[in-house]
Amino acid sequence: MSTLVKEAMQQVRCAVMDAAGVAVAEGAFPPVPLGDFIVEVPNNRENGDYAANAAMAWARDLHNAPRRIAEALVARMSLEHTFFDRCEIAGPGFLNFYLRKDFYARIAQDILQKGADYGRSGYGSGKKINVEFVSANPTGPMHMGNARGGALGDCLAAVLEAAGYSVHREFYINDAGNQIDKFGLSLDIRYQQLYLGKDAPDLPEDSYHGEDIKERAAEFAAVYGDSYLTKPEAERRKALIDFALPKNIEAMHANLTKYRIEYDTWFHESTLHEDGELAETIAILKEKGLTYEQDGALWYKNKEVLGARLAREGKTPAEIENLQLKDEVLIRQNGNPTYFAADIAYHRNKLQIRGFDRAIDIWGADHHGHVARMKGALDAVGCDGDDLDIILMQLVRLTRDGEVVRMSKRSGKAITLTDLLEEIPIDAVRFLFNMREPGSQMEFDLDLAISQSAENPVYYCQYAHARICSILKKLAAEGKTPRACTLEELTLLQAEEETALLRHLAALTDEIVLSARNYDPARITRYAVELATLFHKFYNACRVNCDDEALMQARLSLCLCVKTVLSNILTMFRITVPESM
RNA sequence: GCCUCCUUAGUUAAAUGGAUAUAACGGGCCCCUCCUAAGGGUCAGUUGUGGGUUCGAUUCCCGCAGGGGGUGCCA
Repeated sequence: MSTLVKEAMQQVRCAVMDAAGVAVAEGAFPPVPLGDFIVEVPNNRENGDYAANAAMAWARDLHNAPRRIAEALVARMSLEHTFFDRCEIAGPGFLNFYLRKDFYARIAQDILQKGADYGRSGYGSGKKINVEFVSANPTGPMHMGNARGGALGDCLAAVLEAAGYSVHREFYINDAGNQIDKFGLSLDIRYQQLYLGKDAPDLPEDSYHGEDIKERAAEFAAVYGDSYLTKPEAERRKALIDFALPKNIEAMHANLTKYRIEYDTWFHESTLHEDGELAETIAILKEKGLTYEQDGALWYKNKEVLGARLAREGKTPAEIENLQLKDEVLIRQNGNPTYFAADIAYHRNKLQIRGFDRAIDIWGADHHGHVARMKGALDAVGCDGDDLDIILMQLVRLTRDGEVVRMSKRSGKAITLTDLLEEIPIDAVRFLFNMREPGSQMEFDLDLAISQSAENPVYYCQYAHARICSILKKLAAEGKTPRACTLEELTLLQAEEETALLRHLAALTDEIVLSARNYDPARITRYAVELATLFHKFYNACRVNCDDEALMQARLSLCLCVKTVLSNILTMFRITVPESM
């Protein structure tokens, strides 16, 4: 289902191509192959509604000046049965196309007809995408990075859905391996310290030192007392982990639910160990001769596999050599598989076993070294590494009163997601984290997020929606309720503020597709802010409650269009859509 | 050292290779007997640096400078 905007751009393209065809037939252009050209929306409205750069792009092919080519094209151009009423030559040779007045009316009709579905498209044709995000370690509380990842992942998933993909939201729980061993050890020592005081062992440098570990150990002690002190270490640690881990997972679940994130799957790493998929994955690598043993560990030939992948991408042997690729350990000397080994099995599970067409992971930028070898490893186990897309998020700095906030006042530790959600409205957190591209290092201004003013973009957008509701209510009180308008009535919307608004409204579907294609939900938050701005300008310039009944109805329709689009976007991002503020 | 991301107005950010680089905030001034002033209007101010590709570069390529991250039998 193509949008009006797409159709209009296609018409421009056809008009130019047809004119070129005529020019060739008439001998005005030599019969040479013509290169590609671009149809775009000019920055400056005075340069028409759409512009084509064909005359400039073809200057070399045709051995002629761009302006001359443009003149030849315009002279042979037909705009019958299109949305356009004229084409003008401007600047170095742009072909500027101007829409007929009723085009905007069609936009309004289209939006009103589609309602809550307006903006959705079939672009993704139902392809199955797995979006994995947050996936915080269950060994402790979540932090600011998880907050950004959560907002980004959930809203990206929403954008992909709107663009016609079948989306699956997933949380990967690292409930096995080294981190869990360390978690058990930390709990164990804190537990012993409760009873033995100075006689208990000290916490090693590289274990978990947070208050949350002490709390969990104390909770355990409250239930079991000192009965585990005399049990064997392994049994004691297992009991502590079995006690504390579900509590931590439940806490993450509760926090994320509060954050309005609903996962389709909470995937436990431990299942890969238990059901043999991890062993199977390693067996595949072994079978292909991509492993070897050294120093008592099992190694994966990353250098060979990744080198081959990079060579396919066009890197020269010298460039690859320069990267100093290293092989990776799959199974440690102590017999435990590495995180990397489990991760290969996990992604193989997504792509090969569960059959997702694409897997998207959202990782902190500190994991970037892991990206290339993960894709290579997927090639090695019989998947296509290109089906995995990894979005690297840069870190977040919190600021308050213009100062960088490093620590939480309460715990003295890094600010947790729990702290953040207690302090800041969820609407603001979800919106503000999606104001920047994932790859940008961002500052999160706590004062701004709390402030309920126009400076806060989320309130600015919500206010526009509330204002529309208020207008509708006010007019309804006077007996003036919206009715369906004819195309002629809607064509009355010709004020600059009105057409600017309609042009912007018309772009939603394509903006969502672009946002999905670039994995960048920030495009949509910016779109929403711009829409609110255009609406407020319209509000100040054009009175809805005016004497001309037809114009009033047309403006009411326009208000309903803006209301629909704002509501569709905010709802998509699970942000409150207020009727009044 | 090597890899990677980033650098646009005083600040935070926009700009599928296009025309006069766009907004917000901060500062000055103006607009409610009128549908929500949580709004609008208006004045001032910018592409780190040196090359290259192109009709045209904020955008692509190569140096340089500055900042973040990585370079574990951690995850």
